[in-house]
Parts: sequence; structure tokens; C-alpha cells
Amino acid sequence: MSTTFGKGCHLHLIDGSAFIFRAYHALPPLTRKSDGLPIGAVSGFCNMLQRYVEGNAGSDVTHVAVIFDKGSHTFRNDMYDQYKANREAMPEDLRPQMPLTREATKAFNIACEEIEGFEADDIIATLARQAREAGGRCTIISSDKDMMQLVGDGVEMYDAMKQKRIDRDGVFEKFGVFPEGVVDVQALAGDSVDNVPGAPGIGIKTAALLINEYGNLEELLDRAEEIKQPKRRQTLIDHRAQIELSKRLVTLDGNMSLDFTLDDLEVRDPIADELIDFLARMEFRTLTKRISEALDAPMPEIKDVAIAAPSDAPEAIAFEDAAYTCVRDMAALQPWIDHAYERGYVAVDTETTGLNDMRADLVGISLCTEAGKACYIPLTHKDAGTDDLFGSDDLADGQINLEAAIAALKPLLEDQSVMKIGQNMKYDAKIFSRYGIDIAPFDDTMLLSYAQHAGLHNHGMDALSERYLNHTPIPIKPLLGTGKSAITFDRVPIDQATDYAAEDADITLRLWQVLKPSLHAAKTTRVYETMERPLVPVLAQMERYGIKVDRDTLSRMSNAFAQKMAGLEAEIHEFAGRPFNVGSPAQVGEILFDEMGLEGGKKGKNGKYATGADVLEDLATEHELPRRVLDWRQLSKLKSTYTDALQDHINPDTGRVHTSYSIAGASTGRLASTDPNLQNIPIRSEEGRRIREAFIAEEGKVLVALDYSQIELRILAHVADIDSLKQAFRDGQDIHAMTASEMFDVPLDEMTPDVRRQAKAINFGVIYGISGFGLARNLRIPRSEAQGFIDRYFERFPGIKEYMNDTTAFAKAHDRVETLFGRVIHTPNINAKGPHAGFAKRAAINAPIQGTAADIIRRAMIRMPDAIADQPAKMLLQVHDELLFEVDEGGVDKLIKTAKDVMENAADPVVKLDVPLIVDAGQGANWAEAH
DNA sequence: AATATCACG
DNA sequence: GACGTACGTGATATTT
Repeated sequence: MSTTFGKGCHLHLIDGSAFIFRAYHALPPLTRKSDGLPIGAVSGFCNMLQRYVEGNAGSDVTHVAVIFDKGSHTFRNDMYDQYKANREAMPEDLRPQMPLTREATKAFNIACEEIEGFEADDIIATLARQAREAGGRCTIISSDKDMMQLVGDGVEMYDAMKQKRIDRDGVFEKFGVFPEGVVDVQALAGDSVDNVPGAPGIGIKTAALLINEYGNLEELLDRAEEIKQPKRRQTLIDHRAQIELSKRLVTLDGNMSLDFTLDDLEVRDPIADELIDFLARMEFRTLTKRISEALDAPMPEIKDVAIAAPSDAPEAIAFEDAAYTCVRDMAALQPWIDHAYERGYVAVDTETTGLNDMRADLVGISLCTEAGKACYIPLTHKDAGTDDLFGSDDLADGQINLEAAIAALKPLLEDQSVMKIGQNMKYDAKIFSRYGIDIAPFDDTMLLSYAQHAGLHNHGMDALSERYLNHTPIPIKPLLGTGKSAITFDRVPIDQATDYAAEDADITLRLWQVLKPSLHAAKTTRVYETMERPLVPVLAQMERYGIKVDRDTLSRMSNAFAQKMAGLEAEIHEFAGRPFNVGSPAQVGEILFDEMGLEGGKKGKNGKYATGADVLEDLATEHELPRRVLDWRQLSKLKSTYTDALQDHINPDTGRVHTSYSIAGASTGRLASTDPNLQNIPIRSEEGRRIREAFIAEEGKVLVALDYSQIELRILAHVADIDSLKQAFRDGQDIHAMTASEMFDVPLDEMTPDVRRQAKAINFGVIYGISGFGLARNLRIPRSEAQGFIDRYFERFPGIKEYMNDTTAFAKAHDRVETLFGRVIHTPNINAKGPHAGFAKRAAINAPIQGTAADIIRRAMIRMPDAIADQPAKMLLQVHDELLFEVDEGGVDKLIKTAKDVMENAADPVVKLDVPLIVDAGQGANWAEAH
């Protein structure tokens, strides 16, 4: 029944990606009611297709196709590696919807085409050319200016949004040239969206002027010397190669070889069953109804069960009654995999031999596909053994072979259309990656909670289960035991392991059913999608790389510290008149205040003297002993926490130290580093700083440190809108000197270091929610004087006081504050009375500033891997306002340029800061040199 | 398990 | 007018 495409035929080509992105951005994040699958873009896409079909009833269109992009790497990336390089990554909640838009197109019985490595534009160009050569007409349904070069001679565009046809005149309106001149204009003007460089300083207007004058780009470039304006002439001469490259980038490939013909695109009527079945599966009630009526087909029933079961719905199986399955062979595993595909989501949890994801081995995997329905797949449990306490090293019977299970689960865990749900997915993802599985897409209940409830409670599974499911999870302690007799999970009997592990997956799924739907109402979808979840793979990668630490350097330092400590200890005992434990604050207090009778001993609530550094510092003027104790403590700290402990953290397999970052630990959005903490390696004291010499680059490589300069003060200047501070940052002035000058009426060139130091303390104090008492203690000045400084400061910078008042008022009204990027930090004690009140107030003032800085570096980190993908460089560590890289010796300059650029522009495009962000760079063979 | 101390931004 | 007080973290040793 097929006609050959030719004269009288009319081909419609729909730009699929344009439809999808418009649908995604125009609609609020809609989720499928039964399971929470993000579905907003698919819904919008279907509505647009439907409107398109309705609008075309009775028109002359004979052929139609929806054309999609496929793959992110195209031949244009081979030409120019920066092509489309500044594109934001696809939102996580859009990715699983992409395959569904293809399904939708097919459900409408419209041809659906995509070709790996090519943009939709090229396919469209090729089809448009074929249609034209066959003597037919072609309409491209898109408003993308990149395709305007195709217009003319039977080819037109149609802007579905503005409902406007674009013909040759329409193109002229947009570009100032007719379609044949479009690529020349684009080559000159460049395109910031696709990152096509063009000629600097030349926009569309100028470009059109030039092309119209000289006829075409080649002519223009050949005769560039004739241009009168000197700057323009020079630009064209200097950037000739870049302009020619730009032209190649914007020119569409209309000569692709396709494995289908125009005839395959003939308009077909929808098949009612298939279309309605698809729409019903997506649970689009309104659209299903409308189309059922239009096609005169019965309206199917769409189940109306929300994932978070309403209270009047039948209760999900109680945890106590849930019977969990132990999967012991492949035949038993398959139904679980099938069910996961069917539902489109599955909760996953791994059990391992330990808590260190760099070293622990996989013991088993649990899956949960609906509340109360979960299984545990034991893989490497050891034989229980009969009388031997430790059991044998043989594998227990009745377990699937590890490799076979991995092979069976890998497609599911990597399938873009199935959402994997985990609690603290970074851990499981790291384990899976060691077994060759790149788990995606995923949701993380810990991060869902963190995005919504930071500041209210912690986000561990136990706390979440208690709070949101009213259920206490089975504790792990009784299974593993404690102390010396503790066993690893592979020694836990499989039946006990099943109850525990399957329940974890069950809990995780139920938490997701509660926490995912509430994300949107909490207005934290964007924070979760763009600043929490995408960070997981980035951190996982950094943790896996680790940083090289030289054991010998640490060991030598430990010995040196031990010697010095022994000397100090002897002196201290001498001064005290008797031996005692210098490491015991209680005993130090006794010696100082009871036995030696020094003044100023203050007892805390436990009846112990305070002997903190500030106290000893004051006493040091009166006696030799306190100074010695201070020195001893410094060395003790350095030795025990750093030079000794760090050695134990060197991974024997890699020779490197692998920290673990907790994403949901700090309420403000900062990361925290644990096991070991690499965010508090000494630097302030000269002795401590030398510990950084043990953090080294691999042979032939260099460590590069990039840190934001004064980022929190810059954010303060922006949020409090202080013109003089903002201007000072724009001018690159010394901000503390400038503050001092304003406050104390001292001209900048007469500034003394001491006055500047005081202003610096005040600047930082402001960020922390300043008080006279705190400033007085920090500067060691009388409280009245400190209060005077603060009053003076607010007098000179009234906007700061206003910011503080506004922030606390907002917190009191809403019980939360927010960062510039919308991160929510709850302040539950802000309306409390008593001593809590002061804490809460200062925390509320600090949180938006610290949190915004945290957001900015998070954004930089998320963009960094793509930005440096082509460089011999790895991002290793984050220390709040600093990123540390390891890079091949020859690649230092390029890395600094790229990474600095990413960091300085990390707020874009969501927040436009009134102050520039400045990043300083250092490099060296070790961390001390790099900083 | 709680407390005191001190390392970092 | 008194209360207490700089913000955010993690690791270690001592003491309970």
C-alpha cells in the first residue's frame, strides 16, 4: 500500500529533543502515582504529539517522523573537543524518561529515528535534502536556528510554540541573511549554547552585515585586509582558523547514509490498542480519556494506588509479617529480575565483609520490588563449620556462583529504564563497581532525606526507619557480635542473614515511597537532582583514586615527635614535682590549680578544671609549665592523629589513602571526610604543616591545589548587598584592610598589621553570628571594647545588620533558612527559649553563607570530571573551599586553566553573583608545596 | 558512652 | 536582667 515519495508529497520532521526539553522544563516534576517514576517530560511529550496529530487532521502531510539525538559524542566532538562542552548534564530525573519518549512515538505509530554518533539535525538535513530532490515538500517542526540553513526550495520550518511558519523571509528576519548565508553568519557569530567559538566580538548583526557586503565567508576572509574598522579587520585575520572551524561545526551533514527511506515514513493511523495501552501504563488519566474518545475505543481502568499508601488503604504487609525469600539458585533469581523490570524500580542493598568499601568483599545482595516483598541472595557465605569456632573457609552450600549472579544482575542494575533505590548508594555503587557494575540510574533515600530534612535529624537508615516507618530495624550487632569475637557478615548463618538483609532492602523501598513523593512539595527537587545525587559518582571516583602517602616520612616524624615529647614530659614532671599523666586534662588541672596554686582555675560542670589551650595560654606568662604542656599536646596530637594513625590508613593494595566523604553529614551542605579525615590535616603551625610533605604525587606527576579566595566573605557581600564590599572584591582589594579602613578611619596606606588583624577577626565573626563576648575572647580584648567594634561595624555596614535580622526573622517564621541555590537547612531551635536560642540564631545566620559556599564547590565538583576528561588529571580531595588534583607533569598549566574556570563559574547559570569568585592555584611534588 | 581537647575550613 | 555565647566538622585519649 506504499506510495513512493515524490511530487505532491509532504514530509514532516519533528525535532524530538526539542519536544522533550520543552516538555521537561514547562511542566512541574510529575511522577507516576503508582511508583513515583518521574514521568513529567513523557507526559508533556505525549500531549505535544497529540496536539500535533489533531492539528494535522485533514492536512496535506503524507509522511512524518520524529528524529532524536543519540549518544553524546558526535563527529563534531572529534573536530573540536569543546563542542557543546558547557552543556549542563542531563537532569537525573529526565534520563530514565528518554527511552519512554521513543516508546511514546512508536505508540502513536509515528516513525521514530535516531543514529548513533549523529545529531538529529544531521538526519533532518539528510531527509530534507532527499525530500527536496524527490520534488516533494518538507516541514521541519522545530524553532532551532541551527536548522534554518535548510530552509528554501520546498523546505520550511514550523515553530510549534509560536505557531509560526518560518520561510526564507523568516530566516532573514532572524539572521539578516537568507538561508544560504546562515552557516557563514553562524560561523562568525559563534554560539554560546553549543560552544561554537566564532569570531570574538562579532555578533549576528555584524556578521550579517559582513556577509551581505562580501557575498560569502570565504570571500570575506580572503579580502579581510580591506575592512575599514581596524579592530574588526584584525579579529578576522587573527581568528581565521577558528572561524573556519566554526563553519564546519555549524554546517549540517545532509549526506548521511540512512538505513531507511522516505517511503518508510508514510503517515500511519494510530493503532488504538497500542496507544491506549501505553498511555494507561504511564497513568496519564486525562490524555488516555481524550484519546480513547477520539479513537472511539474503551477507556481502560487506570489503577489509582499511590506509592505512599493512604491511611485508609489496606495496610502494606507489616514488617513483622513479611516473609523474606532466600534466593539460592538462578531459577529463583529470575522472577525477581523480571519483577524489577515490570515495576521499573527496585531497592538494592549489598552485604559485605566490612565497612570499608575499598577493602570489603561482596557477601550477598538483597532486592525489594514492593513493600514486604524482598529477597536476599547469599553469594559468598562461608560454611558454618561444626565445632570449629571460626568455621571453615569453604563456601556454604546453596549459593549462586558469584560471577553468574553478577552477570545476571548487571543488565538490570545498569538498565536506564529501571530505577535502583539504595540507602547511601555511594557505598553500594563502589562495591558494585569493583565487580564491573556501573549502577544507574539510582535514587538514594539518605540523600532524599538530606535534601528535605537537613538540620532536623540524621539520615542513617535506623533514624529514618524509626521516624518515617515507625519501625526499628533488626540490629546488626547480635549477628556479628562485638569486640574480639566479632565475625564478618560472611560468617553469619544464611537464614539469619536473610532476615536482616532483606529487611534492609524492604525498609529502603518503603522509605523511598515516603521520601520521593514529598521531595517536590519540599521544593528541594532541584537540590536533590543537581547537587546531591550527581555528586555520588564523583565522590566514589575520588575515593577510589585516593592520595599517595609516604609511610617513611610519617614514620620518621613519629619518631622525632616521640623524642621531643619524652623531653618535654621530663621537664613537666620536674616543674610539677611529681610524675603524672600529661595527657590527662584532669591531672593537669590538679597540678596547676591545686598543687601549684595558680590563679584563674575554673571548674566545669563535672567539677574539673578547664585546661584548654586558651587557659594554658594565659597561664604561660606566669609559669613555665603550661607552655610545656601546650607544646606536648601539640606534638601528641600530631603524632597520634596524624603521623601514627595515617600510616594505618595506607591501603596495602594501592599504597594510597582512601578517605570516605559523607554527603549527608553536615547540616549546611558541606561534606565531611572520615576514615581518615583528610579535611583537617595540619597547616596552621609550621611543625604540623610538614605532615603535608607526606602527601605526595605519583612519580612523574604533580599535585595541584586550587582554592577559592575568601568565598564566604564574597557570599556575605552578595547576600547582604554591601556595595563597598562588593566593589572592593571587584577591584581585587585586600578586604580586611578595606574593612579596617572603613571602620577605624585609617587610610589604606597607613594601615598597620594589628588594625587589619582586628578587622579580619570581625569579618569572620560576622559570618559566625558575632557576639561581643566571642569577639572579645578571640581578640583577647575587653568585652566592652569588642562590643564597640561591633557597633562601629554595623554603623558602617548597616546592610550586614539588616541581613542578620532578616535571616533570623525568616528562620523564626519558617523554622528553616535557605542557600542561594535553594538548599534548605532546618533550624528547629530558633524559637526555643533559653540557652539554645543563641546557638540557633548564630547557626541560622551562618548556614546560608556556609551552605552557599558548599553548594558552589559541589557544583564545581559535579562538572569537573567531564571538564577534565581529556586530561591526564584526577581530582583527589575536597577541603571545603579547596580541590586537590594529581596531574602528569606536562599537564599542569592546562589543568589549572580548566579547573579554575569550572570553579570560578560554578554558580552559573543558576545564581548570578555580584562579586567575582577567584581561585588561587599552587603546585608541587607534595601537598605542602602545592598549597 | 561521654567529655575534653585540638586539627581543619 | 540573666543566661550562655563565635559557625561547621572528625579523631584521639582519658575517664566513667
